[in-house]
Amino acid sequence: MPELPEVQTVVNDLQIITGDTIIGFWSDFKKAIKATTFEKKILGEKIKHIKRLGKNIIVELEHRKVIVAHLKMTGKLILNPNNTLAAKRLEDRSKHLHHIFCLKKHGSLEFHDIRKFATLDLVTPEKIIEITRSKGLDPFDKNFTLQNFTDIISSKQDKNIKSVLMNQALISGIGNIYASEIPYEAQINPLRKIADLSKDEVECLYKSTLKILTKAIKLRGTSISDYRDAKGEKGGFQHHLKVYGKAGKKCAKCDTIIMKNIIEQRSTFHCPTCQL
DNA sequence: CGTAGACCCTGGAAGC
DNA sequence: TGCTTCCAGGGTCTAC
Repeated sequence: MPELPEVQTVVNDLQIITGDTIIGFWSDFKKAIKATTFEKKILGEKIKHIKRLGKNIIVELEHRKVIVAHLKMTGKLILNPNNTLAAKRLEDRSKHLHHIFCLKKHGSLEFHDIRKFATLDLVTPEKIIEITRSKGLDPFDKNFTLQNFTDIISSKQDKNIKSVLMNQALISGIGNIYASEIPYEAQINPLRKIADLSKDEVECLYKSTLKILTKAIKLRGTSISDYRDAKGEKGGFQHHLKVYGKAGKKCAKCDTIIMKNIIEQRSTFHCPTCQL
């Protein structure tokens, strides 16, 4: 599932279409598109800038128009050098290909989504500022310092580490996979309350957050099942997962059986020996 | 205000 | 083999 490293990888891959123009659009699942008359508004618009905002993909167009895409669980944005809007190709398209942006120079930008949770929207620059304000601090923002990280998590003393790391209003971009992997790296039990952490442990969690996310970006994300980058290829971090999805298996470090707990309806994994 | 739970969806795995 | 049930899960919305 696309989290910060996966979305960043896609955004990096998409930089090539900056400066291109949207000349066509097709969709067979309009329910995913929040804006009205989306197609009409984006046709003929030039792509000025593409960036990540939390787990959102932001595509700035001309004329104060901004596309916001969220991949949710199984969304994929894939660049196809061919124009898949051509009628014949469209007929034998993939079952899960739901939206296509036809570009002037770079073929098509295809939006695939198996579970149909992903969304598309068209908003104003002001709305982007509003969304930015509603999101927590991004781990790769210059303001993501140890002091700010400490202040942020300290606001939720009675919450456990895992749910705080995953809370988008506090820290932006961490999802269920990395919210298990980061505490493992820090060797801290994800079920522990924030109030219970020592200053050193908070620092360790801070460093582990940056270390794990940086490594995951370097390896172009985690492909457990459906995630693919904009070239349609898998990432590499799934080979480096230590606890996520490994309940019942042995910890690579100590052979203890990895445990699974449900925290706020989400699976959470940890090694009861390594993570105290 | 905070939070628990339902909901949106499909494919794959597990159970029978 | 083939059917049914369960599970995965980010974000939004509703109910308490």
